Amino acid sequence: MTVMETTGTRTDTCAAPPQNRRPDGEDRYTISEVVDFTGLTAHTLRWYERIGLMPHIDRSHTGQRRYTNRDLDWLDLVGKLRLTGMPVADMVRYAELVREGDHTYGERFELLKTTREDVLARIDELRGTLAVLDKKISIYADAGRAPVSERSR
Amino acid sequence: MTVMETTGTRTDTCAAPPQNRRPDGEDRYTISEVVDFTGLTAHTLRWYERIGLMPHIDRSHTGQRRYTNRDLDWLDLVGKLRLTGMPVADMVRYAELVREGDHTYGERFELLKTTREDVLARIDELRGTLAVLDKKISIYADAGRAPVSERSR
DNA sequence: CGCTTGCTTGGAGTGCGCTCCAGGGTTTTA
DNA sequence: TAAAACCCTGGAGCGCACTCCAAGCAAGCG
Repeated sequence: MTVMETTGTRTDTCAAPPQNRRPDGEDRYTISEVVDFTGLTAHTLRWYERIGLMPHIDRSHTGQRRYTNRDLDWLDLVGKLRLTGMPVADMVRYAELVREGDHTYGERFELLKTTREDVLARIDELRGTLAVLDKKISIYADAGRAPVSERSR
Repeated sequence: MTVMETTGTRTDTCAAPPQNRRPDGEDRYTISEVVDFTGLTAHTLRWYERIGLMPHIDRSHTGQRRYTNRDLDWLDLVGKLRLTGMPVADMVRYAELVREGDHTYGERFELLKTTREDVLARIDELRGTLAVLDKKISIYADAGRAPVSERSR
């Protein structure tokens, strides 16, 4: 019988990563170790590879994936980019550029700079939202328990 | 034959809102005016209403929607909350609380404060990403055109 | 009057980013 | 050596937030 992969062993008390990386040379992590490192599911890791967001991962003699420290580095970057809301397709594009070699250097640079601008814009948007939220919160706080009935703005 | 609703009249040179609100009392906007104000599609506006994210919008004598300034205010707030990544379901919850009246006051307050915290956390995440991006960008910039082949981190 | 434009509805379809399943092989523990 | 735990694959399924469709009504214009 097959055991459910993602549901088993839910001892994670809010994603604490006690696991530490091994030094280069002994860095051959199984997929479940990478799950612990990244917080991604094994499904997602395999999917990333299929769509080309990861390089082809090294395999053990029996065909199981063995991730390296470099793979973890890459996954860290992907995780950061994911936080910015960058579509997976764009990250795949970046991954392709990396694979294509040094002549894609300029394009990669541009992509990073554009992303940087996007992140700055995103932060600004959020600051605007924060201002609105703070205004609303202070209205709620000021009004104490008196009926306010959602006018404001 | 029916005309496509969203594709027609694409004169928008990057979402410029020259349209101004009318004073309270004459504030009965058609759905397409609200589209201009908000950048949302008419489909989305109707969908928001169906799922309870909007109150039931006033209608003309022939059954067409007529939005008020208050509705626009609400859509502004919804837009801001959307930027934070708040799920639509949560916004619907907030809308319900507003409709239910003053006794939901406390819960609304809490929800706003929680959201505020989420936004702060989100901004922090983005700052972390920005740092990574800046590091990578400076590596690319420093290296000039020399082969770097994506080590870094 | 016919034509165009704009609005209405319920329900079906889409794209993204996973998420899971079935069925099988491998590795570790008891 | 048997059971449990872990890993493999291709492909199907899911949840979210829209997005669109088909058919039809209403108003304004020449």
